Amino acid sequence: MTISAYDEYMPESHPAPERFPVTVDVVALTVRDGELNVLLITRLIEPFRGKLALPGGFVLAGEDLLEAAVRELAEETGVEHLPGHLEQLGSYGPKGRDPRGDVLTVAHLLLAPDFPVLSAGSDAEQAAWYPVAEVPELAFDHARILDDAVERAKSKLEYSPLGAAFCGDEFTIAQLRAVYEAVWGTRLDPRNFHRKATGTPGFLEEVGRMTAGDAGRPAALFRLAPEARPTAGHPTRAVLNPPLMRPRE
Amino acid sequence: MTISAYDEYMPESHPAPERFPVTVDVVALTVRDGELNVLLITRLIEPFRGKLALPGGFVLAGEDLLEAAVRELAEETGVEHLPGHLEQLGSYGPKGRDPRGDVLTVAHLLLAPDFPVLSAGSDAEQAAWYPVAEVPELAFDHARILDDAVERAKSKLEYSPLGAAFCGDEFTIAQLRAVYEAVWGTRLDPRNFHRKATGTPGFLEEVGRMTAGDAGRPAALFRLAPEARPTAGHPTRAVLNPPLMRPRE
DNA sequence: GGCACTTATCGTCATGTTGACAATAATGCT
DNA sequence: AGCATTATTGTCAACATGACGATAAGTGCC
Repeated sequence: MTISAYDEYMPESHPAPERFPVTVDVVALTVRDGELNVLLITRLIEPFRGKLALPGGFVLAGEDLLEAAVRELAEETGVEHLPGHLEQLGSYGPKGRDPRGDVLTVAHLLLAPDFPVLSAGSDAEQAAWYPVAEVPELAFDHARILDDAVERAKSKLEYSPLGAAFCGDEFTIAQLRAVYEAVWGTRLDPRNFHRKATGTPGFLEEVGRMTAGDAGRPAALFRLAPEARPTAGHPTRAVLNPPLMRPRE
Repeated sequence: MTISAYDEYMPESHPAPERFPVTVDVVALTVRDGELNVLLITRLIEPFRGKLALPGGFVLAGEDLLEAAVRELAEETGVEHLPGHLEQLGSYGPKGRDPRGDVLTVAHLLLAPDFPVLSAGSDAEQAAWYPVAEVPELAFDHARILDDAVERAKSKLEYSPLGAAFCGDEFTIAQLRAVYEAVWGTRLDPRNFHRKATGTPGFLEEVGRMTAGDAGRPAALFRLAPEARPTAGHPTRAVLNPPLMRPRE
């Protein structure tokens, strides 16, 4: 690692700045069986050995935050190319959130279709999906981070086309609606949802094909409209207008 | 400073984690003369000496992020108790944003009524308000952070009662409208805005008194409704429902 | 005081959006 | 064929929004 060139620049009167270990944590959310799930690992080392925690780890020299988040998630799930949408959630700390000392963590949010995680019987940390509604106590301040992440996910569905990040490339309106219902924890009228989803400009695009084999009438397949798709450079900043507001009691 | 107890906990196989200098930057926004303004300082030291930059500085040991942001802002403006609403914006880096090496910065957003900054002729860094529309080149990646902050402010006005953070405790509908117009950069119909602002449940509360002395008919004074006011513990998470959407061309 | 000017506030109307729910369409199952 | 199941289209009333007319209540000027 570099011993940094700070002191060459800093006037004598300025002490060298404090340095902190920086971690990235990822709240990976998906929808399974109509329920919102979160990816958690079982800690194999102290502190909080045996407790569940968000996947994550230290940022390495020369890494950016998103890079580090992707790397950690890949390492701990054994998944090469992460599906879904990853964005920064917010930073926590550094004071008093780790018994070992001050650690700053930058939490991230992944909205993804259900994907299988490596269930290696190895000594690696075991990652698995857990229904958000039944998550037991978590290590560190991860319960708070999870709360914030779920709240963010809820509001993302209102104002952005990112509900589709939970689905694959092509999906039916009913599948998309199931996402909204799971994340918001409410029931939505299929007819009104259909009207809204298909009627919002810049949101969906009909593929032209239909599903087959299920019970009931086949459904038309949709994908994200081009304007709503993430581009190579930046993640999608596309906005749903008008928004698809969740019912408030 | 503490030399941290990491190594006592980490198994031999794990190297000590990388440590990074962490700064907080603050994008302080206000409305002056109907224009959105941002607080900038003129750098007195390298790198970027003489350039404008966001106020900010290193996080100290034992500090939390918001604390550090408040401290830095107070130091650089000479203002004791900051008015307005402060929240975290997001983190940037650590790679390649500071010529001295990797520095992680956690940007913050302050929405505040216009307040005077210390215009000391001292050798301290000179802080002053600048219209956002005319901000010249900024140091580091601060232009990007400012962009993100303005975008965040715009959307905050849509979905939260935080437009009022730009006003004092009591304000008229016209003053509030001026905030929306300045932040969004649009003109709003006074009659429709009045209807919307006063008609949105949980947003405003009539004080009972009127303004006097201005030109034109006196206006009723309003303040934030109790549900929309920040409480001691947490900052306001209150939401405007229905939202007050900005016009999309 | 009377008048012009200014800003605040209330109303009206056509249009668009939403929630509730009826009706119809297109499958699989028996 | 008839039934169960899911998808999709419609209808209708309540509500929200944009455009804009009309009125209210001050200040400043003569």
